[in-house]
Amino acid sequence: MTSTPVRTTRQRRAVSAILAELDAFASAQDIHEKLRSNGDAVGLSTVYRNLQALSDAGEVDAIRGDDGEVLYRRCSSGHHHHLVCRTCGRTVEVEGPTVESWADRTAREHGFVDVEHTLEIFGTCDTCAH
Amino acid sequence: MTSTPVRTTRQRRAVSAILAELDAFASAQDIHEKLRSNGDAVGLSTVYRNLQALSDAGEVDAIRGDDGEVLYRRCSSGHHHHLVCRTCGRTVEVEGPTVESWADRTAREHGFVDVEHTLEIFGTCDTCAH
DNA sequence: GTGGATTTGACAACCGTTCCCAGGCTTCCT
DNA sequence: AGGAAGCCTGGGAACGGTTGTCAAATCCAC
Ligand SMILES: [Zn+2]
Ligand SMILES: [Zn+2]
Ligand SMILES: [Zn+2]
Ligand SMILES: [Zn+2]
Repeated sequence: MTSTPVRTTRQRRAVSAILAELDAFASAQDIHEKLRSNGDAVGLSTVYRNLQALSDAGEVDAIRGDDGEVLYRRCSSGHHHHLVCRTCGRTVEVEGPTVESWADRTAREHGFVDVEHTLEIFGTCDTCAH
Repeated sequence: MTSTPVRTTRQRRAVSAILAELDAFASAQDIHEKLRSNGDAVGLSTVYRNLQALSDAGEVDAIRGDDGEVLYRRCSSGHHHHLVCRTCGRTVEVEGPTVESWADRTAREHGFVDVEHTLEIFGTCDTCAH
């Protein structure tokens, strides 16, 4: 089995750095723009590639926004879901053992196997609701 | 307030008819193709428009597939979620009062208001798992 | 049947994302 | 340090789903 060679380039570090200091979900283009305005210019293709790599490696979560664009966020490692403010983007990671078992049980009752699920909660946070 | 005039055209009826006899979620292009092979030719733009109208009217559910394309399905009217076979597309509507209250409670505990959520379960159905 | 607003459909435009590939940069070996 | 190997980058072209455009067709109320 071949090992997976990974080089630590300036660009890769820059993308990770942005993600580290970001609380909300952001699109590839958002991140590309932030990098640019930080002076750390990185090609758009490279941003896409690195975000996907990070996502594949499980280092960031990826969800799809209403308009269909993919949004990324550095998250804790375990299985969890998100409570997202639809105004400011502030995001809280939440866990719900009850939901997990309900989803598995429901799927099993209907004869489904190899089950996964997606669950996101959207609302307006107290700050934005003033 | 202006009323919303709606004309029952051949095309609109054809799209609704396809949705009525379809169990699985299907994309606009899937439906366009089915209509075409049924002999009921309908322009692609028209299919998109009518699906969106039906979705806005709450007559069909719309979810987003893994690759980002929007999938439509005629569903029952109340709030529910879906258990979808990722191989054949067979879909079961499921309800989970437990989940509903958990989502609302969790959001409230974090100070969020005006809350919505999305939840879909994907797996392999017994037929496809043979 | 006629008038007039709604709807259609072919095509262009859009937008996020992926592909391509020549040149650059990390790594590793000596 | 010097150099070879090949992963990585980036600019632009290509892609696929979706939306916009607008003249022509259609539906419906009168
Ligand atoms: Zn907020
Ligand atoms: Zn879960
Ligand atoms: Zn199946
Ligand atoms: Zn629900």
